[in-house]
Amino acid sequence: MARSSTRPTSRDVAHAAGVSQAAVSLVLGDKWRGRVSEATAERVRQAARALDYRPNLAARNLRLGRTRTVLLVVPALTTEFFAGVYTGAARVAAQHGFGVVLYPSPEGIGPARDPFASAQAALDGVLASSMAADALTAIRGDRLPLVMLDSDPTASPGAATVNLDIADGIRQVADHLLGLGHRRILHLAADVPSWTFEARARELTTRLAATPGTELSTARAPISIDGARTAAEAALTTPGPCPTAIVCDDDKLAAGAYKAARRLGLRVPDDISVTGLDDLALATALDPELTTVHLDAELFGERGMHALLAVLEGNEPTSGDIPVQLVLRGSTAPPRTHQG
Amino acid sequence: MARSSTRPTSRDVAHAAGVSQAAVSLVLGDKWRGRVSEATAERVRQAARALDYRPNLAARNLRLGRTRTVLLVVPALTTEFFAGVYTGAARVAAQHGFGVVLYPSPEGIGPARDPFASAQAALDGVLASSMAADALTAIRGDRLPLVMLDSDPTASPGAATVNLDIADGIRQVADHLLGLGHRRILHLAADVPSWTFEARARELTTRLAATPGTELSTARAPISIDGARTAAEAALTTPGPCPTAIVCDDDKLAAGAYKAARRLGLRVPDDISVTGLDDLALATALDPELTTVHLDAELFGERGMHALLAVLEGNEPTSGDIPVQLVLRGSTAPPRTHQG
DNA sequence: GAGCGGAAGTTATACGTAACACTCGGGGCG
DNA sequence: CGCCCCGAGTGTTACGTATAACTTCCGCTC
Repeated sequence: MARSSTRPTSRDVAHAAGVSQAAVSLVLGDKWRGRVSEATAERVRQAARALDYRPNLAARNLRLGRTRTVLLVVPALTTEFFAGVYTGAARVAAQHGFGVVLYPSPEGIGPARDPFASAQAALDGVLASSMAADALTAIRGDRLPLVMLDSDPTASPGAATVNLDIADGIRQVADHLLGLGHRRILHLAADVPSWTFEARARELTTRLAATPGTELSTARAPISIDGARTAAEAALTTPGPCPTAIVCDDDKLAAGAYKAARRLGLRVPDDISVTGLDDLALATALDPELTTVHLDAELFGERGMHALLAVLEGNEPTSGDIPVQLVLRGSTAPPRTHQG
Repeated sequence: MARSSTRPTSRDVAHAAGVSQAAVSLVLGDKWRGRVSEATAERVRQAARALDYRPNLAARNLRLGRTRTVLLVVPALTTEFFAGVYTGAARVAAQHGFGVVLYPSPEGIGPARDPFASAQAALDGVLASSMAADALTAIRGDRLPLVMLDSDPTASPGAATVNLDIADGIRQVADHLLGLGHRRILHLAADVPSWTFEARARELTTRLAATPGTELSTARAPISIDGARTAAEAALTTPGPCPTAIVCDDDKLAAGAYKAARRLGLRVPDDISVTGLDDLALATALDPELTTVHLDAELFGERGMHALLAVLEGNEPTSGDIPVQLVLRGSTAPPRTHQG
């Protein structure tokens, strides 16, 4: 009789089924075709079920030298966006029998800045979103397979990269506003040192530069509604002609821009157009609803995880940016005729 | 010379330092006072650093029979609220050398409905938020220590429970609205079978019943802005006197209520007051800003993790609900005098 | 000078699993 | 008739760690 105080092991199952532990391992590991008879296999399965046997993961991981667990590193988990990324990544991982451990980046989690101290689990690989450089180097210290999300492809030579085609999203925004007739545009930029935000600024600048007679100004704000409101209010009250449209790096910043406009007595979109980027729930909660760039966060997470799993199997990850789509809602309109 | 192809083990460190593997384990495990000389200990530390040795977590977990990893089960990770819970829980866990694996509830993750299949990691305990009953029973199947978040204390006899005092929040909302003079109130309720939502309805009902002359109606909606808008619009256009205030189970529902009011030509708060619950970023993005009940999600996660760690150490978890606070903003005002 | 206790280690073992190497009997085939 | 192969298993080992049990040496006390 097996000791009931502790969890049953494969040896307990073997004893109950009258076979050796090795046979149990073969049957439960589905490696028994041609090695164990169907009758014996069934006896083993019955015994396992009767004892409610669950393999000891730690022992299996030690034996196999891999853990079927990967780490997902994301910036502090404040928005729905990364919740979506996680959901997509975890779904794909689960389909392949992998688990996902989350590490929201350095700020605010643990005393140890090392992701691997925080994630106690033994890991097979890492999926890392754009993040602080120190966490990145800590990760590279280990030799784990790494796939980067939303990062400068040229900056991580060793690692595969999966990106949203945000540059194209910015192009769509710029073309939309230019098409409506806007020429004086304010870029409300995230005050975060990250490749993805720098890329947005770069793309917007070059796109607007291609159309003569445009003026681009920039205001920087932390990614919070009130921070954005303050920055936008300051930018809109500087001397000189007022911009007719605000391009925001992010939907949260756009919400701040709405509040700034409201305080200044400007109406969206009649007096000023506003665009966002992300398409969070926030975007449709605003009045008027926000014209923004829809990012498919779950698809992003799925693609990232597929790439990582490919790397883990020694294959080449498929590349190619994920398309994004401008969603026209009520926050953009032609500018008022300013001199006619 | 150690093989450079594979990660160094404690034996490699021992060899490099000229000691036994046991000595390495003692030194690195900080159990060497009086067992190893300071000079030898330093030699071991040097060797470990030189080889960039990291202990094999799987082996340690197997040896020790515990993993310093716990599972956090949350409803599908769609809101900032559970991001906050995770952040708080992970912070406390990290401070105690624990890691946290996330399992967002059944919908949408994996083919296996079993949380333990998805979370590949071997676990020491579970912190589980209110969730679908099937996931719950799967968890109880294992004999892991369990702490419940935001759940019926009487329903899980074996497990400790950590709750936000949402009933008090609802009381504060009800008293605020009654104090303003509202008597016809619509409850926009989440259409989700969960203890926490049922408790809200119960509390609101009893609180209003204590004041004569009040009328409470209820509309149910899925937790999404558009779902809430539809439900609220239907409720507000039913024949009979229109409610003067809407109590929403959740800020997202409140955003839907705003949209419904706007479509019907009702102004918030002049024509109708609206309250939420959660205090998400959304609450201050709305115009007017939402009067809502502030929940401290991170504190909630911290308390939950503290309770679980206490259970794991064989101590009694501290109990007591976490206080919540009504935040007055611009979405509530006295009703228009309806018959004067 | 015998004995004892403590410092400074070492040796050996177990944790639970997966898989390699082996055994044993029977049947097909040359 | 001898050989080989195949089905159906079993015995054994190793993964890397933590720790209990043991050894050795030395200084002290009685």
